[in-house]
Amino acid sequence: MKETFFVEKTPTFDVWQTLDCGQVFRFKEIEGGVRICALDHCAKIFDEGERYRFECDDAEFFKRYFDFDTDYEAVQSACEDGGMVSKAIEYGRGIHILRQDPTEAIFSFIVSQNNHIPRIKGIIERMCEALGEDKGEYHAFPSVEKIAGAGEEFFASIGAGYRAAYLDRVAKTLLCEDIGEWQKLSTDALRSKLLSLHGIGRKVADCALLFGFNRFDVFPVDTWIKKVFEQEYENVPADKMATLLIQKYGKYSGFVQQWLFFFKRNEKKV
DNA sequence: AGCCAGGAAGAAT
DNA sequence: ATTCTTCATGGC
Repeated sequence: MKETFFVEKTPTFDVWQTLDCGQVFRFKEIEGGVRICALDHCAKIFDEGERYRFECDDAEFFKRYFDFDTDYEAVQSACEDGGMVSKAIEYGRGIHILRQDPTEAIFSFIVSQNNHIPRIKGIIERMCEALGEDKGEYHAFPSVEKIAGAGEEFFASIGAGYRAAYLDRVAKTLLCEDIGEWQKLSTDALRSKLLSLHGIGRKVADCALLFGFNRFDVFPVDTWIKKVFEQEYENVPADKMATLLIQKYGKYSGFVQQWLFFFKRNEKKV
């Protein structure tokens, strides 16, 4: 925690919205702020009223991670529809899409399938605790080698349920793959790669594409998005719905998905 | 094409 | 104290 930097508060950046919109699981409240771990880095973020104070081990890492280079005002303007999307933008205007590590995103979203966010956080925390490098105050996200070596039984023992077999099998497959090379592929080619992994379907593939590879021409369709569009797309299967929504929202589909997900999931709160 | 088990914990009743 | 829901997928 040697480096400190400040980020001015703007209408298009809110730390709580960014962390709590379901894209990331390794954060927790601490006294006066929040602690977020990503790959093998960790930051504590404090609200100072006019600005946020970031205390971290690598300022450059977190400046990139929080995606401060994207012009969210421009993206939001381009997505306004005067209707449902505009309402969702108004509610989640401060969301940034984090630039997560591809491997961490792949395993995190395997854990996320048909699961509650509080439980997802617990499983991933226990994974890091047991398999990730000890960094003192926290544990790093485990390497593919560590995950591949843990064994299916380990993942079952930390409460992963039937996802234990997926985690084990995907890790063993990825040992023979160079994920860095995957970055060069088109979104469709990359999705095909992800879908070839046992335990990754369209939903998890699109989450990995959006959060781990920063492809915005994807639209993960989960139970909340289904609720948003159940009248408009009656009896349309989730995979087909995803394809139709990408056609509808184009290159900013991923942003629209995040705003709608966050808006719908919090509908009953506040 | 459509159904269902896989696991467990928060939320709802 | 039960039952329902949850950022789904693979097998049949």
